[in-house]
Amino acid sequence: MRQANTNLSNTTFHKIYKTLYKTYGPQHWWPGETPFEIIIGAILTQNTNWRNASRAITNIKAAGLLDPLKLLQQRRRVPALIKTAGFYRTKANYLNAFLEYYLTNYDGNVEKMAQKKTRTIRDELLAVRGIGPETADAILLYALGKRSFVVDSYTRRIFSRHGMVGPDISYEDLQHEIERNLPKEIRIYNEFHALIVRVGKEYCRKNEPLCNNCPLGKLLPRA
DNA sequence: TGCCAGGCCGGGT
DNA sequence: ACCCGGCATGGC
Repeated sequence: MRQANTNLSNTTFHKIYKTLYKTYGPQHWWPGETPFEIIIGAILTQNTNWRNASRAITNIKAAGLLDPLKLLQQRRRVPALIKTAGFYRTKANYLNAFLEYYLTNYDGNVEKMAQKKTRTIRDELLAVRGIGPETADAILLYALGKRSFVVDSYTRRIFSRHGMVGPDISYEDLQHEIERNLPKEIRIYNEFHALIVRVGKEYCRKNEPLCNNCPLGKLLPRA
């Protein structure tokens, strides 16, 4: 038995989750209709406003290319289609890299991919050019239904401003710290990350000096 | 107008 | 093992 309260739904992390859930309610993430659409969105939204990424997906759909094989075959059209997502040449290459991996190893079949162990898939994804830890975890959690917590810039900012972790904590360390203090339920992992983004957009932007009205209470200036 | 957005890569130290 | 510049569009 490890420390008391570790998994007993009684930690600060879990209290924050409950506060956010009571404030905002369910967020219905990921905003995408199919696993493939979610994966594409996860790549397109890297360091980019979701709105801009979403437009790129709309363009891909309108072109009839929301399909792994079609998208790879028509890859020369992709940069123009995803221009609104920013970094569009880079992201077009990232999409190609994922598609080759996805088609080669799983025939573009998400069920087949989801059969493997979470850790195995995560390592494979991290080896794909353009997929880092956050994107890998977002794919695992929201497209494959695997229990892997998604850490993003808001997550680090919010928890460090609350003095719960250091501002320079590594991705994996923060992920473990959160997972260790949260009920091990996909539903909660799914909702918590979405809620963090929700509150972060409103109260915890990069140079936000103070967050007096944040539902989590007053935050310190600049973590 | 400048800063920010649901990161990641590659080269340098 | 870090550190940092580059990547790019659209909103406020």
